[in-house]
Amino acid sequence: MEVSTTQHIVQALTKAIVEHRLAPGVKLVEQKLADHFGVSRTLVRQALYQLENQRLIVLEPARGAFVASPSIEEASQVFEVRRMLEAQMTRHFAEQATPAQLKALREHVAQEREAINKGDAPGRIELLGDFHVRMAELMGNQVLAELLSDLISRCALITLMYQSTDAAEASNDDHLQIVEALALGDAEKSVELMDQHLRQVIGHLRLEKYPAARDTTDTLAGL
Amino acid sequence: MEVSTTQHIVQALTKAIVEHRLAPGVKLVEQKLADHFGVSRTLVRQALYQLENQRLIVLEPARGAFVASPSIEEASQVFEVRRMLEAQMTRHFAEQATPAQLKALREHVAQEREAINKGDAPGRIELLGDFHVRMAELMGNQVLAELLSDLISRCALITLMYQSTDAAEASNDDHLQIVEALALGDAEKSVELMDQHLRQVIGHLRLEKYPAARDTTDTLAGL
DNA sequence: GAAGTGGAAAGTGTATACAATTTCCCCGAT
DNA sequence: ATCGGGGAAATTGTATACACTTTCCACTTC
Repeated sequence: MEVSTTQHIVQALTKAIVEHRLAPGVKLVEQKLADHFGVSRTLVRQALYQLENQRLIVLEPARGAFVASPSIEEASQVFEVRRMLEAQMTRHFAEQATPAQLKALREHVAQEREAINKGDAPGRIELLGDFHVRMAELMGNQVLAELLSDLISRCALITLMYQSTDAAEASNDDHLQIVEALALGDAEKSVELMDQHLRQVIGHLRLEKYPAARDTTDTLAGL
Repeated sequence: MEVSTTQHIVQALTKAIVEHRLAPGVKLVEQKLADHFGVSRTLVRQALYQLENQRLIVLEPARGAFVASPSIEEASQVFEVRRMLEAQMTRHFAEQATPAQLKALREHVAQEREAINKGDAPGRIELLGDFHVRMAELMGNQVLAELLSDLISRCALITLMYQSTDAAEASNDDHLQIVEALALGDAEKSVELMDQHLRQVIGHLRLEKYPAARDTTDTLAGL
């Protein structure tokens, strides 16, 4: 599974941003990243361009790259899109769910539970997002899965700065309920639960302004 | 509206691919593109990376960039996602449409009509796709609009090679009917019409294999 | 002391150089 | 005639060089 160097940088930075080790607003200096990854600026720049496309950073011309700090407005729109997408996805899933698919989802929810109990914050974050991607994959729609994965990364940028263990437990609980409704083949209830779940996450968004960005030097060490 | 050089290249190539002046499978040689745009390979490469993210081209390591030729399977998935998204979008739109929004949509449909009558194929292609993006924008959801724009570009890659004037007329007609249903505030009918519209476009997909790629040299002249 | 100014330092934007890989064609062997 | 091998040409991958812009700070001026 050897991936290109650029891809490796994109992944490392994505992970750091989504897990909030790189805070919104932080400036990413090309040369520092290049030194850290042991490559030239060329590769770093390629990676930064990709990250901008995924809306995880913004590139200001001649000024550099900054970790995105999406407005609450934008976050709402992202969640709105997710609701549209996932309502329909859930309906389809309920209508054609096989035992194997349900088993896979149940196992995923169990993994979430485990990560939460262990206090494994990064793992929990990833798994809670992946639940939704997993559904798409199980339906056999890879395009949907990739799209959701992108949207969820963007959501993570906003939500995770406020997501407590409590919120994680609530999400895990929601997922469990959704799977049970799916298992009963109750499409309407499944859709309703999914919609509630997403609206609840939006509801938890705080309107506070994020504190000013720190320097990046120390944070880079942990990549 | 001066955009960066890289952006300019991306846009030119996107347009060429979506309008099918660059056929699926064609190899894009970096130096040729660089010469054509009068820049160095550096900028071309940045543009190519972006286009790969949008799934308009495929980058094969050490082999180069090729205009994407999505499988029918992938095309179906893209349309499936559009159906999910646009069903909900249409519903929301119907529930809160203002006279100004309806006026804007009607005008758009009229523009489509005009392009079709004039036999303006590129314009027609762009406008028919933009109808959907326009709806998202009018709803005030920029995130949704951008996402749809991307999805529609991908669709274009598949559908346009087969889309005749007849098909364009049918689409224009569908759009007209959708707007009228929206104007009546009939959400269910609007959604149903939109869904039919998208399923119809999928239905027109041919399963033929696309003919082998030609050389790119001549095509480049028209960018 | 605050505000403005010059200029060095830092950082980004683009081009070019060079290494590594693939592609293509010629030629000989079977 | 076809298949394979080898090496030159073409192309991609990465690093580096240099121009241009922004940032920052010391210094002057009011």
